[in-house]
Amino acid sequence: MMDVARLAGVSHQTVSRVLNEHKNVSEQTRLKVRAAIAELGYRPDRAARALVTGTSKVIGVVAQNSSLFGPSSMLAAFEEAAQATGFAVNVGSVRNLDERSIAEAVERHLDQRVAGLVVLAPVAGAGAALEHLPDDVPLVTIDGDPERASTLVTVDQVFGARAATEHLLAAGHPSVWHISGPSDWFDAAGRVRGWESALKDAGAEIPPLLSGDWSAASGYRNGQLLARLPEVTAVFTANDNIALGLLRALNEHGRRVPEDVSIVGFDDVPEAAYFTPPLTTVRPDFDAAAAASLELLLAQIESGTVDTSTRRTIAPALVVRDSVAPPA
Amino acid sequence: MMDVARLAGVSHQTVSRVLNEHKNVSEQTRLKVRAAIAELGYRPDRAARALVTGTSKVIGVVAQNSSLFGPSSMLAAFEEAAQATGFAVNVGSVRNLDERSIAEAVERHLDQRVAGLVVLAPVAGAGAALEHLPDDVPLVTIDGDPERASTLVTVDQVFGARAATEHLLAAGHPSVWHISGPSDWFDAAGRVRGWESALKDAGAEIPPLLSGDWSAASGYRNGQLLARLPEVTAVFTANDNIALGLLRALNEHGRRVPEDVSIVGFDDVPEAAYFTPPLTTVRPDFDAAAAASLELLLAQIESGTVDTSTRRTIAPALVVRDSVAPPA
DNA sequence: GCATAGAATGTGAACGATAACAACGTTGGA
DNA sequence: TCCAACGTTGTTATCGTTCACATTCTATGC
Repeated sequence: MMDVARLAGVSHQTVSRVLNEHKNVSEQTRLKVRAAIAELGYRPDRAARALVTGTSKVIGVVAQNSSLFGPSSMLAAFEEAAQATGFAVNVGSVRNLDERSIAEAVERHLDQRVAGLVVLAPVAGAGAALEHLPDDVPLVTIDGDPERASTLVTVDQVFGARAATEHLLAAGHPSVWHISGPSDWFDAAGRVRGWESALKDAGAEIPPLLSGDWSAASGYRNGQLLARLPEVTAVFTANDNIALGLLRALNEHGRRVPEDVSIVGFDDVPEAAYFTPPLTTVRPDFDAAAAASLELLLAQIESGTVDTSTRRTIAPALVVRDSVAPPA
Repeated sequence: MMDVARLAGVSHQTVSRVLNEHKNVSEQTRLKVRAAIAELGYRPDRAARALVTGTSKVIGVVAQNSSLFGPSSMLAAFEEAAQATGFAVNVGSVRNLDERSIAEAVERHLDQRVAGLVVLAPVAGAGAALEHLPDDVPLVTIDGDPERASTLVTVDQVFGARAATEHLLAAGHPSVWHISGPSDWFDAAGRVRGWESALKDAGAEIPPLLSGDWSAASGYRNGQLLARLPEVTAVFTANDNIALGLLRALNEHGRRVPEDVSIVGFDDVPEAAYFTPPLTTVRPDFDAAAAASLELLLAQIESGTVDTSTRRTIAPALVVRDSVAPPA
């Protein structure tokens, strides 16, 4: 920086002003400094800046290191959005979403003096790790515990599940079965609630809940049961993978989809359109959720205040394909 | 740090020594200092350390912001491995793997003074962005250009494709068709080479190459063609998603798998076991590749030298399920 | 008993930026 | 004409570490 100042014939402070786009720098010197910067190939040292300002243009993200479609899409969308605003994203991935792992990941981020923190904490128990956070660090939770007081962005699971269930009822099915996700996931719980409430509102019977774990394997297992029950004509699965396993089980038992059994999934994975048959499903808008999260986080970072109450909910949309038909 | 020193009754330099586990600190003072650190809840400032040492415990990763199974699994595996060694991972994701985007992402990382760089550059043209790198930054390329001189870790695509093709030939099929990935991906090109060489070595005829783009959609499109050709009895697809689309197309045309047509995929996505029928496929070992990459990178970081020639190849394994049978 | 090596600790400078304040020059109004 | 205000630039201190070097103390060998 001193070299740049010398070359441009100004003081280092003036160079700093140009760098930070301060006002009160004459156009003439600004140009001289920029020329010197270019000539020397100078680039500012972020560490030094972080040291004196006490903050950095880095956002820390805590997320589970999984290949589940929802969380990983969310993460990708957030990274992209953050990058567009000039913030770097530091991902501290954890293997399990238990309290200790999350607390450790948060510690690592605080060590790095991140400007703000985003936690993708879709399971119960994860939120406790955020209780003892220093109270001056901006935080946004995505898909976190709705009961806990914090800035929160969630996909509206209940709404999406209602849409799926109502779509099946509207096709003429007397009732709709459900294979859920893991019970400690808020997403899964919300989808169960939406399914139940849609059935209740329609005056339909509520069949027993079958529980899965997001995997195709769990869809297959539950499918082997469902395939033998002739009264099952419509199933809403907690995600598309479960639907895939269910499709295989029904196929093996000679029950055709959608002629004998109708199915609606959740997530709209890219392959859903190429299941046999193409799957009707619910598509969450990850980009919108990422944008909302970033907006709430930046608002805190810029204002220097910490917000613990704003909620933002993103409504998913039903994508109709060929896996739903009226009952025989 | 001064506060800790005062409380422990030592100098700030001694605190620094304890922190960095220097020798020549007596057990007694070490304990005093540790106690003071704990009591004050002190944590060292990474920015200050980075400023004076000129490096940080952060590894920069450049990767495409996609949900493709291969790259994203690779990324997840690498993050986990890096974390275990105390390095933070900073992901600079790019939307497209063109030269300019990659160069920008690399610039961002250099700004942050990363200790080393990992580039997941599976497509042709991406490597050019790394030509003008400052020559003192440790670099490992994953799935990059085999022609370009640099430290490189790759999954052995040729080997995997040979295994898949040979498995189909061994089942008695006179020849094997192939739906490839995008031609500018090294992975795709390697799989094509492996397929061709296996056919050639077996003295089998080499059918025309069909080209896809990793998506189920492209598998479906090509499948509509293949389904009408009675001589097609065996297909090796460049990945599992393509196989899924192909399955749907064959199904729609009344051709059964594996009775009429046998299929082998690549990737072993978690759902492959629940396709209808369960898919025989090739599984790359992402953890091994990640571990190898990290090892090569750390070797450079620790030694302070830059390596541009080491190659490491990871052999994938065939996973046999139910999508292959002898021809009718 | 004394020089000496080496272990344990302390002192001051340095890393590269920004913040706070001072100083200078120019403009405009009384 | 003079002073106030403001726009522009420079000077110095500071952030929290590590590095290089200085110092003190203890043990060892002759």
